[in-house]
Amino acid sequence: MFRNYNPNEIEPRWQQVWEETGLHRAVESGEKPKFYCLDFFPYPSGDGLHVGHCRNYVPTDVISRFKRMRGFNVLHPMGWDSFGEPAEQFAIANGVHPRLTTDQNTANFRRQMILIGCSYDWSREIDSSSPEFYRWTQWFFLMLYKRGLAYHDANWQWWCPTCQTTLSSHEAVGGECWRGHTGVTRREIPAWYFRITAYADPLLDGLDQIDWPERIKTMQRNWIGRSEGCEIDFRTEAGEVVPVFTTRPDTVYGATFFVLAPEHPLVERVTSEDQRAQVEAYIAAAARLSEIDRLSESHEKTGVFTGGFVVNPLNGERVPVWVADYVLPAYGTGAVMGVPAHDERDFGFARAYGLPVRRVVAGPGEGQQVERDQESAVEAAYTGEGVLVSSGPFSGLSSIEAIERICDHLEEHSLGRRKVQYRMRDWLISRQRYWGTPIPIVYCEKCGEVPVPEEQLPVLLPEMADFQPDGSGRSPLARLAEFVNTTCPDCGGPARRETDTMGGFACSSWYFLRFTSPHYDQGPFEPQAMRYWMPVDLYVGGAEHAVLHLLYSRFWTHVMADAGLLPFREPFTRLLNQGQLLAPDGLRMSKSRGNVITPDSMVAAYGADALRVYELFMAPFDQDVSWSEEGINGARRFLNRVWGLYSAADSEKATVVGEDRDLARALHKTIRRVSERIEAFRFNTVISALMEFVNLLAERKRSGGGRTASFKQALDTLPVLLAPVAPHIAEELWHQLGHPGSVHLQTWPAWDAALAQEDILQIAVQVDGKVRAVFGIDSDVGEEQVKEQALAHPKVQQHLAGREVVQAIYVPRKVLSFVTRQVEPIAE
RNA sequence: GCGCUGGUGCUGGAAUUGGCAGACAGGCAUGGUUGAGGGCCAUGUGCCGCAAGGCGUGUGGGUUCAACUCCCACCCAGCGCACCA
Repeated sequence: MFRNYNPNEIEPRWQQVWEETGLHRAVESGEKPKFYCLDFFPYPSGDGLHVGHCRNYVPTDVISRFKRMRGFNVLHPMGWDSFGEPAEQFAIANGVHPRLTTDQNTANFRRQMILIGCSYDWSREIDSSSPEFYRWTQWFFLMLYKRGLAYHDANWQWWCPTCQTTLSSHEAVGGECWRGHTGVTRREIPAWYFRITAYADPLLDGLDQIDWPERIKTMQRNWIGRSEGCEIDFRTEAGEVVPVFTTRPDTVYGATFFVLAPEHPLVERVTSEDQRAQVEAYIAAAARLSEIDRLSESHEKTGVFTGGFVVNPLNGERVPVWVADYVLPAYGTGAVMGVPAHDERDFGFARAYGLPVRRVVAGPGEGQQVERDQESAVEAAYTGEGVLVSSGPFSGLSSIEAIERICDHLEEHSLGRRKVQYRMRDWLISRQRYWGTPIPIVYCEKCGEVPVPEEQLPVLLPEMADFQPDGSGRSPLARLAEFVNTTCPDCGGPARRETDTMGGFACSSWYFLRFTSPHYDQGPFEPQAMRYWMPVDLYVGGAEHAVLHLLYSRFWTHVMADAGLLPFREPFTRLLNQGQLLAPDGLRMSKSRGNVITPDSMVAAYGADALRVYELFMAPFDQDVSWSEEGINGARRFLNRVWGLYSAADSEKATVVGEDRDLARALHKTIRRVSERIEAFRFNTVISALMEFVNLLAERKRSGGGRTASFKQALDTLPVLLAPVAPHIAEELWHQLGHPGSVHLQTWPAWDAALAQEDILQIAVQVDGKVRAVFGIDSDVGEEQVKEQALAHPKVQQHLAGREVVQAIYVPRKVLSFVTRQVEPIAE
């Protein structure tokens, strides 16, 4: 009856049974508490899954299976992020339509996920490039549009020449696009934006309410980049107002110059005739520098005096106006007051051009000395807070007080106003590409920009044989007259469709809602189902989406909450990032590098359960690790050993005789450890706990101890404990033991704390901090007896020779520590 | 430069959160089984030492009866931020 362990026979058999019996179907009913466990839905690449993906999908599968056995109603779905540039690029490279490649790739992904035993509810599979899905992406676009959160604007955009499309500022960082192409430039193209900046504060505040890695929260906070301060209106001599933004109005009396970004419109007007040639040359040079070069040059500051002056509204001083590219045109007002004594950048600039440095804030313990040192050399900018000096009526105030009083003063005299600045920009959603969700807008000659009415959705993405971008900066859809030409939904007159599509991040901003009712056709989701499952209880994926997807989806959720569609504002209650699994060469796996290890080859050689066990065991969940095939054999050996425990030798003929107290204790200890450690995402130690237990069982069996009731009990429980991590072998053993039903429908075992308790304790005896002896005692033995036994121990006596015990510290059940001193030789 | 996170045998890692460092694996070594290979089984495996014993968790200090764990300084690695006024 018990053959050799053959995972390649067992695994597909059970996978089929599970699918046929609908074991993983999630139904929103019953008294069980719900648990929505979500993986970042993948882009179904042509490379297929590699073992690195399993590092994400295996742990969430363990959690899902465990939670089901723990009595939760679990939703564990999977779908495809199949719209967007990667899919289109792949199709182009293969000379095939992306619909075809997407369908092939998703079929392959699904096959591989089943192969490794993932318990997804495939009846809820979604595909973001299907009309049933993108219809509702368009619906959300219209919702944003109607709420004034989607707008069309012609502006300088980030442009990736490789992708042939505009990018959001979030996607173009450091001269590279998010797909890793270099050479990102600026191009003036009209495009659609989402007004994410309107949600800066709610998005910031929401972070305090969610259980996410602090690292990710910090990245989002940095990205939003909120700073509080005020605008101060400087004036040109011609009387023109030039506001500057500052977070340090307390340093305004220290302004000794004024700087405009080269792009600032005032440069033209403020520049004097004798300086004009120099200024224009500087601006031209700055324009030649790409934004990237400008930002990477974080050391040397350059600039030119314009010959013009502005007046500081607080002290009436006339300060020189410079142009310098360290001032960014897009942040604040594109102009700053130069306070070299209290700002490092201004200090560097003043140093380079010999501008005066005037201290107006005294640090702790400085006081009068600062006033005396006023014109002497200052070594560095003092950027801390302190007490104001040489600041007119505000002298003597602390920085904190001064900031308030100066802001009050500015507002009372209309010289400025309190202001909050954000670094985050609006989200550019337009892509001049074919493979994406068409933007549901038409342009009517009479009515202008008109949203497509909801009942006309979806605006179908038309079939197109030649969908390659042509370098015109317009979407390939613009070449398709039958798509472009339409009628105005308002007046019925001739109109043209918007030909841009939405970037893929639109799809991923709401897909998690669709899983709650993937076939619903009256709206993006069925409200009852949404209320039942949402928010997502556990969301697991790589840390690379820290700001893009994870910020956008929060934004959409906040908007939907404001629109009354959702009863919560944060979509993902808890987020975890798994560690990366790198190739054996330490690099990321990719087909182009030729270092991909597929689950297919590993399953063929070792079985899916061994692959799962190994991936869980190789390193802590959140730690990066390089793949090595050396250890996977250990996982397989472990499963062989498990299998061997059930082999006919004694289990069949065994008559049950007696108890095995140690074994029973080990069983309960193992139940406790496995339960607590799965809950804590410490899967590597879940596996080691199971290994220890199996080793003990194997030892018992070998030494003839396999016929006790305790051993029987252990064999009955082991498949249940293995079910989350090694679901196939667990199911097979469960059935071979003759139990009815699936092991995955069993209730997770409880541990008996009393049974798990040791009754012989190992006490370590220390003499002057060093362990000198270890002995076992009954758990009910008291301190005095432990001491007595310790003092009688030869090793302890040896180290106590010639010394006297000054102090004895007893930590119950653990340690007895003697502190000694040298016995004084008896003086004559 | 600033901010996280980490640094433990040959390797991956463990340590009930201040209480026997190296669990559990991989690798290696020796022996057994086998026609051979693989596989499997047994034993050993932190360093020095014949031993008694000593040393040992990136480095240096500190707190404590007791430190991988807490505190201070520093070194290294990875990630994030980096002219945001």
